[in-house]
Order: sequence, then structure tokens, then C-alpha cells
Amino acid sequence: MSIPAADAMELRTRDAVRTQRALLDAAVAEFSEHGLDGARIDSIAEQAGVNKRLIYYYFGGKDGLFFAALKNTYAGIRSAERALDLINVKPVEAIRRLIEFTWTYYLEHPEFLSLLNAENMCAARHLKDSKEIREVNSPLPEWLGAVLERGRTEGVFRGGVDPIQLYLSIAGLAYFYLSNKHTLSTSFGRDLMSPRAVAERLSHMTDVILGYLLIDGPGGTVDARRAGRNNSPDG
Amino acid sequence: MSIPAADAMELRTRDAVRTQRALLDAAVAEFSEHGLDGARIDSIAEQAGVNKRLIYYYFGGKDGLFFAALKNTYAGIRSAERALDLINVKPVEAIRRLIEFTWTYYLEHPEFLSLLNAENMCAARHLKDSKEIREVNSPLPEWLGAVLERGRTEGVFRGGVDPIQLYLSIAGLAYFYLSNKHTLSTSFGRDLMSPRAVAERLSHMTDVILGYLLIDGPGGTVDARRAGRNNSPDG
Amino acid sequence: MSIPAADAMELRTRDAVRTQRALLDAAVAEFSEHGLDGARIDSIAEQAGVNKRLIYYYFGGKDGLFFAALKNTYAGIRSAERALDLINVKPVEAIRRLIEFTWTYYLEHPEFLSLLNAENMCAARHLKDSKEIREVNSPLPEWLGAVLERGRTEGVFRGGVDPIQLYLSIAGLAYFYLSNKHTLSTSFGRDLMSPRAVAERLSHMTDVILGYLLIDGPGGTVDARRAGRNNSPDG
Amino acid sequence: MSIPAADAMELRTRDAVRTQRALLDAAVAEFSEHGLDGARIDSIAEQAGVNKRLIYYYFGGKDGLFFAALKNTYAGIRSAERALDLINVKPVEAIRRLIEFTWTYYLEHPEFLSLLNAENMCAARHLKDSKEIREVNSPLPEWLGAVLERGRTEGVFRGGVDPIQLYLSIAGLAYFYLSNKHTLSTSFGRDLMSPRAVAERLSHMTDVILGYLLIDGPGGTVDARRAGRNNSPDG
DNA sequence: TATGAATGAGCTTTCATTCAT
DNA sequence: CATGAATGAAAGCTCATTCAT
Repeated sequence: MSIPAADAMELRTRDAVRTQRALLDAAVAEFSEHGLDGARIDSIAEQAGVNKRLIYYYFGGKDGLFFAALKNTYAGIRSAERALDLINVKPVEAIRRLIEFTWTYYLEHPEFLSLLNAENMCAARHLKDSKEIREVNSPLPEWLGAVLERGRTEGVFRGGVDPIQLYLSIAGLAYFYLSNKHTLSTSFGRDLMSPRAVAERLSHMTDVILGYLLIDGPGGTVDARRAGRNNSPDG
Repeated sequence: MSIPAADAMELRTRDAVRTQRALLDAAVAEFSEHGLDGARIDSIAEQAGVNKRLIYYYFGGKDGLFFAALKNTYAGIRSAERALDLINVKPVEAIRRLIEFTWTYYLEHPEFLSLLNAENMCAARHLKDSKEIREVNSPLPEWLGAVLERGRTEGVFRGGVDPIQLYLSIAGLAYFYLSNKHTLSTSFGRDLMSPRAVAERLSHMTDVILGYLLIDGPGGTVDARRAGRNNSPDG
Repeated sequence: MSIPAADAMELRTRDAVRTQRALLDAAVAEFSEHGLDGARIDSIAEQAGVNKRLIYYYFGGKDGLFFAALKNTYAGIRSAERALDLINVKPVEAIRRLIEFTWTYYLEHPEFLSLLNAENMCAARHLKDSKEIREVNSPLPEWLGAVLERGRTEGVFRGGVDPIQLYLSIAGLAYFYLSNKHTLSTSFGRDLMSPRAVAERLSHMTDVILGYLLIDGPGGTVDARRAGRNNSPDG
Repeated sequence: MSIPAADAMELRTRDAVRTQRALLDAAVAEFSEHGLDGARIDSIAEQAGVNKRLIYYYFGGKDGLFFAALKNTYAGIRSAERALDLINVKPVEAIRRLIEFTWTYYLEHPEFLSLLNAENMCAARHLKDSKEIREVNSPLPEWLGAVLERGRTEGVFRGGVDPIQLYLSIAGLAYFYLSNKHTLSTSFGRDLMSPRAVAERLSHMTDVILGYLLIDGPGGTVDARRAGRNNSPDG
């Protein structure tokens, strides 16, 4: 009553924003853990600490909420990608950075993999309906193209490499390992997520991609490759 | 009356087997299309053309049916893997075969990817509970180890390559592309599943892996690599 | 709009309470008529005139509803018991009152017997899990102990009577007759629930218990007992 | 083939009898443990080690099987009752025997109490439909009448006692305690089925009934009663 | 006499969603 | 902006029973 209208509005607005934020966070967690069908509206509301009705008020329903969560997650990785600097470093370093970034981001954002997964499971119908998300594409393929081109010009990288294919390959080397960590760990009878295993995977991924790209191999000479040297942290 | 006992028995048996087979097939389709939570018991029964109750009679319930479907799918790929001959060919040819097999199998058995996915989404709880499945492991890592060793001995492959890591990498190069075909196709605005795109992917995968493994590059000389030659079908 | 907030709140509250009350009443009726397994969730909801879903909303499920019905029924008899006044009357009168109360309560609350029965059929698992119910014990054994002690002091009751045993006996004299009224009526070929039969039973029960307790018998002298006099209403 | 027809028939007959016996035993156990509604046809068949279909073949269905189990159980107690000798002993001894028999039989045949219970829960509909069972009534009320009459003639028992009422009372003293053992044990916080508690109950029951019947009390004199003597095993 | 396969009705429970305030 | 109450549809599952041999 004694609060000026503007402040009241602001407070209300802030609450509204906070409510949506809480719902979004809870949604990302729930959808990434259980998938689109497995997620429960009640769990999300409870986890967010808000009334279930607000999901309909703010997001229109389960699908709308999933869509918002997906958009949010895409925005997250796009933003992180844009913070990468692949242009002002040497091509080899740029590739190393890209691989490490991909690995680390996937590792620290399992919800990204899960939501991607969930979205593919429903044939990307949300993505298809949204010009909004599609337009905010990853800058990486383009940047990677420039890096490859420079590397080739400098005589360190092989030519004829499609940047999109390479981008998908780097992602794939990380994605398969992480997305299937449970079945793979069970099958191989060892923990693929131990710090050591995680570091080894990054090392292997780097070896594969650079081994493919570099003309003279990581050691600079073909002889070094012949000897079986590699650059994994623990040899 | 006029039917001999043996036939009668066989008929009865065949019916039960056929019923279970029909349920299993329908289950693989439904689970792979909708995931564990999204799959509907009624749809499976209807698709199989049998009474819903029989799912409980033969498989104990939804989870048991999923488990059976998973087991069945694993058995399928294991059987296909064992039919591969990686030992009686030259190392480079063996690697090519392995990559092509992986790509083709994944391509022709999308249900394998989907069920793997579904199983990981529930933290591999079925797999963890079943010594049965775990024991029928892929023979590929071991075979791959032998191939790598021979390639190294013959001086064509680099040393220091962990066969399991390489196995996961080959799988990853194929898996990511196929598992996320919907979002990727939408994002890139082109059909990743067109025959041409599919062939290009296999070519790229082969380039990456062989480029990494071969000491002298696919063309036999470092010079060839410098020139940007690759062996993709459409250059 | 014109309804004050307090009333609105009250109304809402009253509706929820009314709904739960209706469900509880229907549950008591259904469970007491058909037992735990025989009771139907649909019947209860229909009888209560509310949506079936609300049983899960308010009570968590069939078991939770049964538990609530049981608790409610226990609360009912405990409350009635506490309204008894056994202390401010003479011992003989106290015993008479207790017997009559037991008989009348059981007679008028067949659902109590039935639910007790149902609970015993599942080994009292609800009771065992609920400290809540167990703590609201009957005051009768204790009161009965005091009555017996006073009666003994006054020289009218025999000594050495365990109040709990006696309490169980009084209950048993009533319970068996009522709980098995259908089979007994059928076996004996007469209606055990006719007003006359009901009155005779109460009379007999009183005779037995007082005959056991009283030192000098109901008529005050042993001679009177010898003569076969008793105090049943219809002689 | 080589077995003579008669023997074959006998064998078959014996198997048929054995099958029915097994089903009946399993039915008694299942119905007494879970009630009519709670009992499962599959459990009974499995427990009996015979095919489920045979229940329909031999008993017509669940209800018919319950009916047979009930009949069987009734026959059991009737047979035991008829083995009692209440006539050739003194009245007091006859009453003691009757009480102890009732207590012991109920104790050792909980299935009798349970089936009685189950039958009452469905308003004795099986019993009502079966002249067969009704006609095999308990001989006890009649015998008890004779005992009471003799006791009265001999001057030890009071007169005016309805044998049926007394029969129901003796049963009730035992039944309530045993039928509600779970809730009562839980409520009182002690095991009502311990050997000591069981013995005490029988003692108390005997005290109550004889205390009621005997003119001069169990000790033979009113003075003894005044002193609080009773015949419980532990004073 | 005996059995494995099959069934339809109906059960408890869950779900995303809407109502009323 | 927020909420507790309420709902209908449909899910997974269970049951007594019947079929076919």
C-alpha cells in the first residue's frame, strides 16, 4: 500500500523473473534427467518451489517449458562458444582449444547433451518450429573453416578438410563417450568418469584430430610418429 | 486327433515363440521411437497383434520387456560384429572394414542407437542388473588391439594407440552424427541423411581415423597429404 | 469479489475438509463392508461424490485411505470410551455400564468390528507403523483396574482379576456374537439380531461377568443363585 | 498300455483325489491368510503344484473352491467336537474340557477362525446356499445343555443358563483374543501369543465361566473367593 | 486328466491440465 | 501474481476365467 507503484511493479517483475528462472532451472534439471516424457510437471514445480499452475501461466504447458529449457541451454553453449578465441592464436593451438573447450563444456554441462538427446528423440520438433533457435547458430564451423584454411596456408594442416565434418567429429569424439558413460562403464567394467580416464580421453581426442590434420605429425616429424610417441599427459 | 503329438507340441511352442517374437519386435520399435517412458504398453501389444496381458505373462511388465528388447538388440550387434573378419586382411583394410561396418550397422539399425540411448537415460540400470548381457561383450576392442599391433609391426601404423579409445572414437564419429541427425539437419539447414551426405560422412570418418593411424598418410607419402588429396568418393 | 477474504479462505478450507470427510465416510463404509482387498477405489469415490483422483491427492492411495479410516474409527471409540463414567458410580454399576457400553457401541458401530477385522487380516501392519494410533490407547483397562480394586476393597468382587483379561473377555462376549452373526444365525436357524435376541445377549453377558466377579452372586445370596434367578430383563 | 484297466482307473482316481486334496489344502491356507477377495487363484494353484485350470475342473471356480475349503474346515471342527466326551465326566470337568478344547482347537486351527471370518464378511452366502453344511451342526449346544442340567441337578451349577448363550460365550472368550491378536498385541505392547500369555488366557477363561456357573465358587466356598484365590498357573 | 496360451474386464494409479478464488 | 482443489483421460497392471490341444 505504501509502496510506490513503480517499486511495486519492479518487485513484482523481479518476482516474476525469479519465478520463471526457478522454473527454468528446475525444468532443465528434470528434463535432462528424465527426458521429455519422463519429466514430471509436479516435480518441476516442487523443485522450483512454485505453484504448478505457474508453469501454464508462464510457459503454456509442458512442451512450452521444455522448449524454453532447450532454448536456454542452446543460448548457454552459444555464449560460451563465442567467448572462445580461435582467431588470434596459431592454427594448432586453435584446434587444441576447440577440442578442449568441447570436451570441458560437455563434461560440465551434461544437461546440454541430455536435452539435445531429448530433442532428437522427438525428431527436433521444437527446434523445427522455432526460427528463433535456429538463427542463433554456432559460430564454430565458420571459425573452424578459417583456422583450417590458415593452417593449410602455413603448411601445417592437410588440405581438403570440410570444417563441418571436422566440427561434427570433434563433437562426436566427446559426445559418444559422455552420453553413453553408463553403458560403456558397465560394459568395460571400469569408471569412464574417473579424473584419470577423463584426462586420457581428452588426450586421445587431441591425438586423433591433430594426427589427422597435421602433415608432419605432433612431433614435427614422421619419424617421431613411427616411434609411437604421443602427447597424452601420462604417457 | 489326427495331428501327431510332436506336431501339436511344435505348433504350441511355435505360437508361444511367435508371440514373444512379435512382442519383442514391436517393443524394439516402440521403445526406440519413444524411449522407455514414452513407450506405451498398449501400442506395443496392438502393434504385435497380441493381447496386452501377454506382455506380463511373458516378460513380467514394461521394464522386463524393455530389458528383453535391449538384450535382443545387443545380441544383434554382437552377432554382426563376430561375423567381421579383421584378422585375415591387412591392417589398413581391417580398419577400413571396421569403420564401414560401424557406420553401416548404425545406419541400418537406428533402434540400436535409440535403445542404447534409452538405457543410458536410466543410468544403465537394466545392464547393471544383468550379468547376462555384460558377459557378451564386443570382441572388437580385442581384435582392434591385434590389428593395431600388427600395423605397428609392419611399420604402417603409429604406436601408442589404446584400442579401446580408438574403438570409442570410431563409434563416436558415427554415433553423434546419426543420433543427432534431426537437430543437426535442422541447424545446418540440410539433410544429413541424404545418400550423398551419408557417403561423405563415411569418407570423412575413414580419413580421420586412417589419417591419425597411418605413418605415411593415406597417399603413402607426406607430400600427398600436403596436397590435400583424400579418398572421399566425391573429392 | 464481494466475499471477504476470510470467508473465501473458510469456504475453500471447508470444501477440502468436506471432501476429505466425504471420502473418509465412504471409505469406512466400503472397507467395512468388503475388507481391504475387496474394497473398490471407484466405489468409494463415487459414494463420496468426488473425483477418484482426490483419494490420491489427500490420502496417497488405497492404503493411506484405509489407514485414515482406521484411525478415524479408533478415534471414535476412544472418544466414546472417555465419555464413560466408571469412577463415580458403585463398582457393580460400573461393570454393568461397561458391558452395556461395549455391547451397544459394537452393535451400533459394526464398521468398528469390520475394520478391526480387516486390520488383523493384514497382521495390523498399519497399526504397527503408526505410533500415532498406538499412543491413543483405550483408557478402559486402567479404569477397570480401579473399579475391580474398589469392588474388592468393598468386599463385593473377588480378588485376583486381571483387568486386561477381563476387558478382553467383555469385548469377546460381544464381539464373537456380532462379528459372526451371519454364520451363527444361519447355523442356529434364527435371527441373532432380532431386538429380543440382542437384549438376551446383553443380559447373558452381564450375568456371566457379574456372576464371575460377585462374591455373593447377583441376588445377594448364594441361595438366590441356587434357585436359578437371574437378572435378565425377560427372565 | 500294459496296466489293467481297473488299476489305471484306480491310479487316475488316486491322482484326482490327490490333486483335489492339494488344491483344498492350498485353498485353505490362501483363503485363511488373505480372505476371499485377497486370495489368488494363481497362488493356490502354484502352491498346490497343479495347473490352474484344474480349479475350474474340480471346483467350478474361486467361489466353489472357497466353499469346498469352508466345508472342509467345518467338517474338521465338527469331527473334533464329536470326539469330545462331555457326558461321562462330572459337569465341572465337562465344562473344563469344553473350554480347553475350544481354546486349543482355535489355537491350533487359525484357519478355522479366518475362514469363519471370511464367510461372515460375505454375509455367509455360501453357508446359506448349502443345506449340506448347515445340517452338520455342532453337537456341543445340545451336549452342553445336558451338562448344565446335570450340574444343576447335582447342585453345583446355577440354573437358568441358556446352553447356546454359554456356548457362544466360551467361543467368544477365545475367539476375540485370537482373532485380533495382531492389533491387541500391538496395542498392549506385548505378545499375546507367548506360551505364558496363552496359558494365562485359558486359565482366565476357565475362571470366568466356572465362576459364573458354580454356585459355591471354584474353591468350593464363598470364603475362598473372597480371598482372591484363582486357579491361574502363576497365581 | 492335464496344461500352456490367451483373454477381456476392471483394478489402482498417474498424468497434464483447468477451475475457482 | 499466485494457489489449493479438482478433473478426465489414460497409463500400467492384475484378475478370474476360457481356449485349444
